[in-house]
Amino acid sequence: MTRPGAPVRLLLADDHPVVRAGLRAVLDTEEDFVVVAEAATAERAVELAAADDFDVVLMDLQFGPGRMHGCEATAAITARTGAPRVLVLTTYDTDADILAAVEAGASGYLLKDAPPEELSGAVRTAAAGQSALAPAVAHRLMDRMRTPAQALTRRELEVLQLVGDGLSNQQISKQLFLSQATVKTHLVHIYAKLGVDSRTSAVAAATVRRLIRR
Amino acid sequence: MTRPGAPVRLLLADDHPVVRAGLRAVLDTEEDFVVVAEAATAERAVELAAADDFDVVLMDLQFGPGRMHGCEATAAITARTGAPRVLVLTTYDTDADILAAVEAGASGYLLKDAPPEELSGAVRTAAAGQSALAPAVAHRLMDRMRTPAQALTRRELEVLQLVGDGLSNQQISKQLFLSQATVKTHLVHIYAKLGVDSRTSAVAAATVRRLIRR
DNA sequence: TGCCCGGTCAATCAAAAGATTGATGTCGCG
DNA sequence: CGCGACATCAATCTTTTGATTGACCGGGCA
Repeated sequence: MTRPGAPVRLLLADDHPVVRAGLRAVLDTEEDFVVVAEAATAERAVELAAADDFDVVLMDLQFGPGRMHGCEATAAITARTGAPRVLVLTTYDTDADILAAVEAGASGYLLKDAPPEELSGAVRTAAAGQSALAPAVAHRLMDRMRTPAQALTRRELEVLQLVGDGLSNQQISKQLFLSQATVKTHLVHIYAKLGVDSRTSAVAAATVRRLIRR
Repeated sequence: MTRPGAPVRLLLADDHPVVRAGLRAVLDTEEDFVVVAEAATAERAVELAAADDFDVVLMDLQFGPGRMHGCEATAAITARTGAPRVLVLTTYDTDADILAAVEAGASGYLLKDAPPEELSGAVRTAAAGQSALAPAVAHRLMDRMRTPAQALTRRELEVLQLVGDGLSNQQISKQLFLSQATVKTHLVHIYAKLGVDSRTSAVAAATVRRLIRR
């Protein structure tokens, strides 16, 4: 993908101008990197990635409320043949985010608090066609492998969503035509899978993992 | 505070190297600004602000788990006589954060997704001894003034934030060094102001109105 | 000075939520 | 067919939460 001697062509996708300037400052000073373009939205990143020829895309995940998510953009970009490598660069390292990014075809997952050397190292790794995970992220993935995936069932997510909307067990049971006992049973399972012990902490955990709509 | 002709001396306080580089890139290119130092922690920012002579400090709020919060640092810095102006620069614009920052003595509150011009403009405003609020932030404060009925107090927002984080009354009381009775009292007031009757629905309402950080 | 508001705390009762155990029916799969 | 996963419901008990009432203190303000 990258010819030796030719610089690595980069696309920066982040909604924060300051962060883009920082990435440019950090990466453009490397002799073998050249920042070709910036995108302030995920949609724009997809456009640019299709129109121009990049080696690596640095992709944020959050692009403000109502905007396309970085994961969708990553999937859209990597779906094409001869697509650039996508390095996800975000603030948070939640399981759901990491898995979603990897599933979407990301070549790496970095945290924004990473030191510049780690950043440029990861870009080189990705440009060479290999995977680049931040140490902290790799650690989380290992953790997850050890503990078997606890996916919530459709019904459980349905109940959890209503809990997040602020409904009581009583209200949920009416809404879903269930008994309160059943709602409680679902909640017990949800708490176990999320590793929490109350509805509010379940909502907090689910929010962080983006299991429910807010 | 600032002599005409002399450059504005800046201190950048943010735990993300990339963001610091971005701020430096954006601000250092302005002729009348000079970035004198950077701090990767709030503690370090307080030290530097006391030791050296700055005009404006750009202060992040979140410095990673377990670290001093930007608000504390802001209070510590502005408490001294002849202290520099502190501009809070953060990702979120929740009521609780804004109020806490202003109360801590911040001269302004900016969002990280602000365009560079807004950033440098705010720095100049702060250096001139005036207040600088991002338009989005100012709008929130206006909203809050207009509808005093549902205005939560600073303490109530603090409690509500912890509720949203999934903490029990017991945990909240320990965290804030209160009795559970006091936490309950605050909750009663919060429920009344938000027009709800349970913690989860309070969190749902607060999320919609962006009263708390999620 | 007196008053209100914000923050603090206590005691009590009622309601909701959580923990535990156990049971039934359906469905897909080897 | 038997087995496991999912969904449903019941009964019981403990813990947490919410409702209500009342009280104290400090600061700001008329």
